[in-house]
Amino acid sequence: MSATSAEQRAVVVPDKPALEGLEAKWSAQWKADDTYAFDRTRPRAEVYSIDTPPPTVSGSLHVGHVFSYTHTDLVARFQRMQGKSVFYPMGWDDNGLPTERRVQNYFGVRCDPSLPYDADFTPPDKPDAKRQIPISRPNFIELCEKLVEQDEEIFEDLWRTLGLSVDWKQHYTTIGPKAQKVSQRAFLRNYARGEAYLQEAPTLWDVTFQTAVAQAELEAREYAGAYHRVAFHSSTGPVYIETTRPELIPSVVALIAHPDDERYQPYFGTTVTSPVFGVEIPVLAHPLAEPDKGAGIAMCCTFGDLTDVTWWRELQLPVRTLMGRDGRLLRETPEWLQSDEASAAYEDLKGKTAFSARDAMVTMLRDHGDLDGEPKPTQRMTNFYEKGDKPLEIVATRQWYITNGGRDAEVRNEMIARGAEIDWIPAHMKHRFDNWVGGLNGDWLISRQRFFGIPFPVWYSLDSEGEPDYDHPLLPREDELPMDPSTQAPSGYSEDQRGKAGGFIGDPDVMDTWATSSLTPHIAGGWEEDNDLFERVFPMDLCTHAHDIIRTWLFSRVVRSHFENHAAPWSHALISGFIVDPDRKKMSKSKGNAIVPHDILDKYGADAVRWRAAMARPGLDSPFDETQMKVGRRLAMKVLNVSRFVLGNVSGAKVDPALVTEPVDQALIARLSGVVSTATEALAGYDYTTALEVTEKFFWDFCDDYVELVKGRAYSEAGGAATDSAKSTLAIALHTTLRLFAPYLPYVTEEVWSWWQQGSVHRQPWPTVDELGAAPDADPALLDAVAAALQGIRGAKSTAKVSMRTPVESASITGSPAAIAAIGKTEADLRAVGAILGELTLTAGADGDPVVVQATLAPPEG
RNA sequence: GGGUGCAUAGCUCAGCGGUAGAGCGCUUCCCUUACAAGGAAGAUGUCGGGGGUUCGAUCCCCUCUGCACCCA
Repeated sequence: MSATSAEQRAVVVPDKPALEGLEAKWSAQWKADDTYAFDRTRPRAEVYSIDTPPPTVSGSLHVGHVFSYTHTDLVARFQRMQGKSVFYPMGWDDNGLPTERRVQNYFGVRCDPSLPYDADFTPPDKPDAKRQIPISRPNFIELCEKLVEQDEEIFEDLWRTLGLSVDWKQHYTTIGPKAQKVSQRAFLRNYARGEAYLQEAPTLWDVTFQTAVAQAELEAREYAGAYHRVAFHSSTGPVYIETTRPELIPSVVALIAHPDDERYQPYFGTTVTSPVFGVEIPVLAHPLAEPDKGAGIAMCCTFGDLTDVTWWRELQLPVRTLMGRDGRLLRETPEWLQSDEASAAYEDLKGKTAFSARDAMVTMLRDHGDLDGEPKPTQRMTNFYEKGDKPLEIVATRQWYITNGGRDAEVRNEMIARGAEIDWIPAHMKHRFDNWVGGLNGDWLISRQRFFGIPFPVWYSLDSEGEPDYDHPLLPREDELPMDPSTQAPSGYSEDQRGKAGGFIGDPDVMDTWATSSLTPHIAGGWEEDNDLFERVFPMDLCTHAHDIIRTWLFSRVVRSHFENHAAPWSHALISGFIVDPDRKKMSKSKGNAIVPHDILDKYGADAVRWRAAMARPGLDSPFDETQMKVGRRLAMKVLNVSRFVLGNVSGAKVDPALVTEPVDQALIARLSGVVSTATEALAGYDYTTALEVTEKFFWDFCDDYVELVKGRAYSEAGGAATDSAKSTLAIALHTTLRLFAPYLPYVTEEVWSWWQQGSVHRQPWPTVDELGAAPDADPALLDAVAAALQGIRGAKSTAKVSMRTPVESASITGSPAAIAAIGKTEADLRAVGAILGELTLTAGADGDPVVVQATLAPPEG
């Protein structure tokens, strides 16, 4: 449908257009009109579906998020105007540890699962984070739900202000019933196919949060430690090792050196005894031992680090668990330390944290003469949970895993093949995916020993001794979901059998939040609940987020889709860069360099912020610079002003290319036609920045040169075809430019659209070359010649330091024949804008000659 | 140590085989009835260093240096 005057309405242009208040006015209107509603009756081919990251509502958003979400919205708006039915839902990630932590601090409580529910509980008026009140798990979850509701309102408000064209009716949360059902169903299917399994194994463990942690959540950080040179004893004298963790000496199971290391070859196959405790352990060979590191021989404890785990597994060593889940050494003396000597020594270590136990151990080593020299300080890379601040321990626990290729090269290759099905923007981001998948060292650990999460839909029967049968979990049927095994009994059992011999227990763990958010296409798309919808939106067209979560969110969704749907979850992954601070450091709340989006939105307006976001190309980090916001704001202001001018004077002009008859007007339309095709092609290829740049360049030239040039003709009272041509050209240019800008500047374009057109600009068809008629055949270079002439006239006045209104007594313009011919075609316009009163001489020179203007200015008025 | 990206005007970035572009900033000027939250004009660079391919390199290849991020 091409816009005609019939769709125009009475033109109403405000006297003093302003940017202030546009966000409130139009976001309310869009909500009321359901402007961005997804039409689910359209077939898959006419749908454009988007998987957008559910923000962590208990966290805080900074400008980096705002930019990345804007990138998604630019694409969404373009696709919508291209005629697609855009499926653009928003989710909130409200499940998991971040919410728990926020609830603990906000209300001053902590969860104690052993307590009964208290229906009358109200949180304290003045929460004391240091003296948290213990409350039951149901009470705790109630508070979580209450708080996330508040947080989600604030987030929705921000996204609406930013102008995201989300269909809010499609919204979901990662803790809500929809997400529970999908997460539990997908888990049951994974289990049935053998992709999910329960295993007792050494696990990275955060002692603060007392939960297992997945590989994707690790962060290696520099951590201060010290090398302790410690003597083990053999029949031929001491063997020295160097360790940063002497407190683990009680759990040592072997000394290990490289098989080629000649220094230790005589020891292989023999035993030594540990210092202080006198435990006999073997000396073994393994290629992971590094001959040039420390003494070249290492002690293997279960477990000090991931190398220990490898050694333990490959050399079939015993487990000697020393570290408790609370980060303290066991309070009971371990059975392998039962000798008088060992048990006496262990008294000094019982129940101590790793830190205090190290001190005590060093003292004992020194007393025994087994510490050689003094500890040498060192910095080493240590694994931390990304949200934690104590180094991770490794403890053997029973956890749920999903296969992801970390233990199976064939699955790993399948994942990489899925990654290759995705169109990565920019392309090099695929390397991060491949790199991550290639470096996996274990399956995906999805269980967490926490409270506010989706429970595993699993029970275990108890035998006559009351021992759980982990090998044969009891599972619900899919039609019983969502369910909670802590309050519901499995089929064939009654609630009073819970925890009793011959009865059952529920799996106490919850799924990690990534186990749920890995299913966002399924949750949002109505998988198995509304398959009619799911088939219209899946696999999706686009996912957008910053490069930091390729290894987590992006990869985990590929894993789930691969197993469940045998497909990549989307055809395109648009990866944003970070907004870094002016020193190019990553923005983060903890560093205090994060910019709060609310402030800049208030100060510069949503359109200006979006404009700046659009200038950040995919994948490139971009330093935050406030002065750039001003540029966007100026553009938005310019759109208002030039629209006011055009519409205030050409009211009634028809948006009809057939009326464009003057050569310079046709040249403008021809140039616009080029802009439309370049912008369209760029946006179709997700290059929103180039599309904006060409549109903006056209727009400023239009304002600075064309509008000035045709002012006189457009407002000539005499009228006639030349006047109609100018008016129509102005109207067409505005009508087209507003739509080209609409994805970037949704507010100001909607405001202007409302002055003279029906409906929302955001539901208009994207401009096409066809609708511009035959004029595109004209030569746009004509405009350049005229602009050069205009620039020459202005230059003469600027050099003379006089007003632009100063009359020109006579002027002579030289240039290439083509340029002079072009200028000749618009001489009347040029005279009007340049105030050329007297003679204007046009002289054609040789091809390639630049346009040169010599002007004699009228003397200044006395 | 492995991987990826980047290095062009004071700043932020385009360009990517035919000896440089934009915006901001800067200088000077202009209240011109769309806009002073504006307009006009102007200055600014051995395109990180060194090799190579080519008639010709900011652009392609090699190498070095520096920065950032990811993984060990």
